[in-house]
Amino acid sequence: MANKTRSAAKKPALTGIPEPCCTLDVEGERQERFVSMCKALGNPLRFEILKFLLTHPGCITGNIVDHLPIAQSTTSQHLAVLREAGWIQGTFEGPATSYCLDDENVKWFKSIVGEIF
Amino acid sequence: MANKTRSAAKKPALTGIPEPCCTLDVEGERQERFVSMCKALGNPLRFEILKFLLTHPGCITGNIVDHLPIAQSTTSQHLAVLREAGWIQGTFEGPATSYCLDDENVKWFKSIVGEIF
DNA sequence: TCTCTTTATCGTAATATCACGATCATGAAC
DNA sequence: GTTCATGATCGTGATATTACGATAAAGAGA
Repeated sequence: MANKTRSAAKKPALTGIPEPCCTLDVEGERQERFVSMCKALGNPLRFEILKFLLTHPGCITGNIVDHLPIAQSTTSQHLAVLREAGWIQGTFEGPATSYCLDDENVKWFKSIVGEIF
Repeated sequence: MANKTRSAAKKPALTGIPEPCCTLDVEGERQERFVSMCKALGNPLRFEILKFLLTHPGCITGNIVDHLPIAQSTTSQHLAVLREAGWIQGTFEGPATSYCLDDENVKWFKSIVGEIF
């Protein structure tokens, strides 16, 4: 990373970027995946959904819709975001869809948080 | 939470919302704070900033600007988001601003992640 | 004081997100 | 097959986010 207008057109700062004091092995795809999970969680309603699924594993979309103050279509969108980020998994049960946390990805998220900070 | 159009106008679902299998003590202000921290982290550039500050504690804004492919004003905005979410703290060093992780809040975030899932 | 460096803030355009109702697709029950 | 329940998707408007350049504020040094 190093191409913008400001510093490219000016002389280097008196004090250049200091040496790193340590390293952090979160890069590329892992980083994208982590950021995407954070982004998905960074919405009050989606967090509420995740919380609900944590305490009500295997619930169907309708249960979640009943629990939230938003329309069915909006809820479905939020579920899609959580699904695509890897937080939850949906399985078809007849005409309904049953949702659970994606335990493996949740575990991965926790491990990254532990690793990072 | 229970006021939308769909389920309010229809008869209750055949299977009501099942009983919770467990509880989760993240509510109100704590929840808002956590979601806000997730949201702040859910942007690739802001995550990059946080990573940079982790490996380069005490850096000034200019160092971060040099490290990112975006304009100084945009970087400053992202720093403000991270500050307001509690991820970082800035201290004035003459005309510059030196940034560090807010260790206490970082610790709090980790503990919540550990508690939640 | 005047200038330079540094960074925050302002104004704004482009894009993304969020919310809704309406529609479509699918499986179950009759 | 027809109907109903369920939930995903489409089209849309409203709002929020992200990016930029320009400007302002404030300390350091001549």
